[in-house]
Amino acid sequence: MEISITLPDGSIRQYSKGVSSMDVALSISEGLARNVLAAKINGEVVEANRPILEDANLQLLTWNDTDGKKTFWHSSAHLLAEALEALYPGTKFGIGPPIENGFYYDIDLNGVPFGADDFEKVEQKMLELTRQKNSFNRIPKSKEEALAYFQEKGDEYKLELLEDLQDGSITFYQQGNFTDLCRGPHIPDTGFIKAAKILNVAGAYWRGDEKRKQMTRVYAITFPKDKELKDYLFLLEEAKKRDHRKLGKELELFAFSERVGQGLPLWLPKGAMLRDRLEQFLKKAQVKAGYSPVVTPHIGSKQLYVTSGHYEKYGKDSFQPIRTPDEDEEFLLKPMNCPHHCEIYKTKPRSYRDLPLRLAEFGTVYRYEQSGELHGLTRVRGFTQDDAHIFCRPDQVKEEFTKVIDLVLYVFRSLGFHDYTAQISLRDPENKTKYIGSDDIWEKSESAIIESAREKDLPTVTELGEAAFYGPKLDFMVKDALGRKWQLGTIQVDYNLPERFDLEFTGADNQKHRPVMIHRAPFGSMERFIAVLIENCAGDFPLWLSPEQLVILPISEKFAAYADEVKTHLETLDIRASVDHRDEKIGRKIRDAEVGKFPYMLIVGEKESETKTVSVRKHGQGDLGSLDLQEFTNMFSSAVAESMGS
RNA sequence: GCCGACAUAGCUCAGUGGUAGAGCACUUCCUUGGUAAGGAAGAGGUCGUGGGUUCAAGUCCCAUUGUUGGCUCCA
Repeated sequence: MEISITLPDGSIRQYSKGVSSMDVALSISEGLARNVLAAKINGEVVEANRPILEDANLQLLTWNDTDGKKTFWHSSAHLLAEALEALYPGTKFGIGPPIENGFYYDIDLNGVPFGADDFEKVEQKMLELTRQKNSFNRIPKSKEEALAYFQEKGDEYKLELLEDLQDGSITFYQQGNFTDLCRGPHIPDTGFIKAAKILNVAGAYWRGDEKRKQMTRVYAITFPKDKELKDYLFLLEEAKKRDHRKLGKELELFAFSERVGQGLPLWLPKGAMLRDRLEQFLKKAQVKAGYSPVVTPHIGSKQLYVTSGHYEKYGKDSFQPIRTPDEDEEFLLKPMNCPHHCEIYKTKPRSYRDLPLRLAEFGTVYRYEQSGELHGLTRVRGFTQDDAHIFCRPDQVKEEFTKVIDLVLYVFRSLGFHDYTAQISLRDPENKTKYIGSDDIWEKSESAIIESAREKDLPTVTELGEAAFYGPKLDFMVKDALGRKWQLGTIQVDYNLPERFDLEFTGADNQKHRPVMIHRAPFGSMERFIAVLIENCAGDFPLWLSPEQLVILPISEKFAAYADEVKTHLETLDIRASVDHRDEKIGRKIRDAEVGKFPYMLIVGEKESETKTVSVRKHGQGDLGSLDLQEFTNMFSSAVAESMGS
């Protein structure tokens, strides 16, 4: 009997019933067949040798398809497990999924130490097993058989996983001497794997629960070609060069001191300059957008946080209260600005005509983050939020939300962030009791967020159950040099605090109404934003932001006076310039300026000082030739404007 | 907080039980040089901190602080 197979290009081919994807690939070309890792039949990823029993849409998956890679790495996880079992008999296995780059396997080595020194041995074993070209065999099992197998093996983790599975849906996969509980699918055989690298080991709680046993998570990556592994490792090294912790030190932007304390960054002059430019930039945009700047203290009485509810929720895990000579008095370092802003709202009666009220503050807050969570500037214990709270009527939520999105997009555009995702965090529909506020108001605000995001055409992902307990939110996520995602801009709707602080406004109906509060921070925090900015631009800041926009390099000390004259002139035009007066040759000064990432270099010698010109060199681009000062400043100011994305 | 790794000069790093090293940076001198490293000399470290083992510890052991890869957390 014949069936029709529709390929992605729309072409339809006839095959006999029971044909496998691999057969189809072979019928197209042998070269293609050699690269087929798995297949997508009617949207479901399956083994390439799975018989196709009826008309179907077929996509052959190779290394170039995300699903092909995932299958390859999933199979590689089984290969890793096989190697580990061979080298460490008795190892128990948790789960071993593919991830964005590679895969991991959670293992329990029964206390046998496993570290970087052991990696090579495991890699060698993996490669040895690949040479056996063992096929991955799918073996359906009854639940009873499956339980018996892992009881015999003594693997309590797999037994626990089995408990959650339905009889009749259980499959084992076996390759070589290794058999694993697995839904599949897998690549045809281990021979496809040509290069393997164990990347690192880490502790990971079984089933992500910190109360349960900590397993050893082995991270690894494999490739179908040795060269691809080499390329990957090279890229990884390159990415590390953009690490904000490394560049922050090299460019003298910020530092940490053991004596000051963990997670408490010190901003050095150049970093502070940069940060100040960013603050001025946003303050200006916020004034235009109708925000009112406010200033509040760094501490607040404990009662403020009892009212807000934060004391109950976070009090124990925060910096502990500050005491005064009065025994009953306690103050907390502020972990957020919202309660203070609520009190500003309450300083006078508000009318519906006053809303929205947008209170903005660059507020420094302190949170006692778990020590293991601290990470450069992206996760610190003292940081400054570019915070604002918008108090508005319920019917204004959507419009305000949309305006905030516009502001965030303006910030991102001005700073060259093009690669971001907007994560919409909604409440868990299965567990509504975790959240406060009525269904009606949640539904309204969730749909307001979803609609605003859609209208603005944001690239979104939606996460159920990720909402804050007081309201849904939208976070702008940007990746760092190593691909880790960080939340930068955030917009959150809050029904809780207006309630707790008993905020009111008088409506057109002369009745009291509850305002809605929107928390928002386009940068998120100055610290994290600058960290991600450094990594995204690799330390080559947009010209408008660069702490040192240009350096003047006199050819010899004879031209020092002219260099200073140029500097003075540029400074009157608000150009941040310095002169390299060192007794070094010009080649050396240029090299140091290039390494120091100065956007522009002005070289001045005999010729320039006589003709009142400068020889312009741009970072990374080389010599641009000579210009007179006026021409240069014209060019420079248009370059500044261009760097702002205008 | 948990599992693992790491901590030596300002920076990057070498140093596997026998009196601390390199390159760069820094200081001084020579050199006044035209688009990515000129030359010479000098100074700089109680090897994160505290214990222990040893005739002897940067090196081995324990604790502690910090950093780091993950996990958990993230108002």
